[in-house]
Amino acid sequence: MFESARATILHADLDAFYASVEQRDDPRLRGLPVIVGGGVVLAASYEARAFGVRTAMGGGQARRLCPQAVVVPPRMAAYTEASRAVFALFRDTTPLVEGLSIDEAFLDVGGLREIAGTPEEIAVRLRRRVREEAGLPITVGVARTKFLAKVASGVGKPDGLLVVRPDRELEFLHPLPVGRLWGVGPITAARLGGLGVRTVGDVAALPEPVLVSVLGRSSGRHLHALALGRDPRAVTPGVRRRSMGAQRALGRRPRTPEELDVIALGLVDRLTGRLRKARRVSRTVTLRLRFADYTRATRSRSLPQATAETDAILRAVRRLLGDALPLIGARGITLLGVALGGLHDDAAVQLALPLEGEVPHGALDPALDAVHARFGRSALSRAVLLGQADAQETPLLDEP
DNA sequence: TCTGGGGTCCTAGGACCC
DNA sequence: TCTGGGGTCCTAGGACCC
Repeated sequence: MFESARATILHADLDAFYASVEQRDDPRLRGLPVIVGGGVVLAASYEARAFGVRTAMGGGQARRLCPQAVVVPPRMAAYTEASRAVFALFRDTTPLVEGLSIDEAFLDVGGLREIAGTPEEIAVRLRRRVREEAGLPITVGVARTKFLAKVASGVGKPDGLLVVRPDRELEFLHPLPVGRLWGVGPITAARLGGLGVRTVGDVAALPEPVLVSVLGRSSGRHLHALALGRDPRAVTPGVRRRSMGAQRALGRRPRTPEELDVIALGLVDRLTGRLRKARRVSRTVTLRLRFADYTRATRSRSLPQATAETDAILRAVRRLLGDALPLIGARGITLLGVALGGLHDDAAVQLALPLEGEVPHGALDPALDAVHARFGRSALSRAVLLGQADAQETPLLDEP
């Protein structure tokens, strides 16, 4: 892997994405401070950010900072659709698109100079198209490496374009605060602060072994390389997802084991549905807990065989949950989550698909009536059925 | 009205195998 | 009787990102 001497990597990052979609779809919101999400801020328009409102901030604090903000509930389907439209524009620009999240991606435009112009010209056109065709503001950073392109878009926000010339990289990078380095959060920044390190330049001046001793082998080396502008990673399209999770915040009131079981069941049903839709199977099941004091714990187990069957995964989750009940009883619980790791493709997944939607409603365990009263009989019914049934009673779901 | 929901990667100890 | 090292998997925790 060699590093190109030219700045050919674009990092394209939509600005205040959810809030921008809301302002696009409701003209009355344009120019106003907009907050998406109620309990917690999922996104804040730049007008709201001017008052100090930030993503992940509690709703109460956000409203105190900006009482005049318009708070709108999230519309995930609209954001997914907007993302799809923007990614189509990315792929129309170059086939080398690596998505990082719903609202950002790397684009390698190195091979397009002859047909599409310089990376800067391509970036100008891309920003115009996203504005005109998707109706959304986007910032693009252009640089020789992924890392520098990402930093450039961060510095260029909002609604900007920033090109880092290869001969000016360190000049651009070194004055920035360490927190701008990808992977340096509050904890690492504080650790580095203890060494007197404040800027990226300070990191670059530190001998690598010192960094390794403070941050560990991998992070230390990685950070040291980044601070010197070294980042050989290529833009890689088609990276597969490695885990899938679902979780639910529970508030502070106490929960009975029965309530937790119902919640776990809903999470597992949602997840295994997504898993089967993606034609993947999972082998490692993780239960995520957050206690009343907001500390966290995880409990996991690996199955003998990867599966997408609601039945098998629910059994594993129930065992983990059962084992964790004493801990939950002692500390209280404010979040329950399930994550599925060890993902693989699997054709055998389709064996379970014919069961979709075929839920006989008779002969359900009467204890489940409460579940149905609360959550309805649609998707959950199937999970309940499978979860309650023993393996020998559901031969269709056994190992192929 | 403090604290959502979805992810990634790394570390470290112990089990287990060769 | 004493004494290895390497590799992989599993589990738990932690930091970070959007």
